Amino acid sequence: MPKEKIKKEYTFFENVYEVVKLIPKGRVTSYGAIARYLGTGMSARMVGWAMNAVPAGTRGKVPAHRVVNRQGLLTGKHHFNPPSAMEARLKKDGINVVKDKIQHFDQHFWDPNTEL
DNA sequence: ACATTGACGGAAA
DNA sequence: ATTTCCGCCAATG
Repeated sequence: MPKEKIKKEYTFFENVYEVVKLIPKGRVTSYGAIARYLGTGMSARMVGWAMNAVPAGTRGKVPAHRVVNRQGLLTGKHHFNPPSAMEARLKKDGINVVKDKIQHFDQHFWDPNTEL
């Protein structure tokens, strides 16, 4: 646990977490979608970084497994506890995943700009 | 302070 | 259609 120093308000990360938490069950979104939703000079990369920087304790609350890249590919599965947990959770949500790829991605896609 | 990398995305070739 | 490059900002070495 690194010494947490309140440097700034991390609006960036907080926003990301909030949006991710708001993802309905059985739905997924992309980093770019979140980035656009936040609107600022935020790039999809930062969203990914935000996930990596998820504060301890928030991990169980932020369903990061529902956030995938635009291709619907589970790019961040290697960052999971067991990497296989990602698709396992997605399947648990009713999303079928084959080879780290979400099936019917467009169907499960949840865009905060459109649906939120 | 400089260089490299990173859970991405979109434009260009 | 695919491959390559650039940008976005922050963190790390």
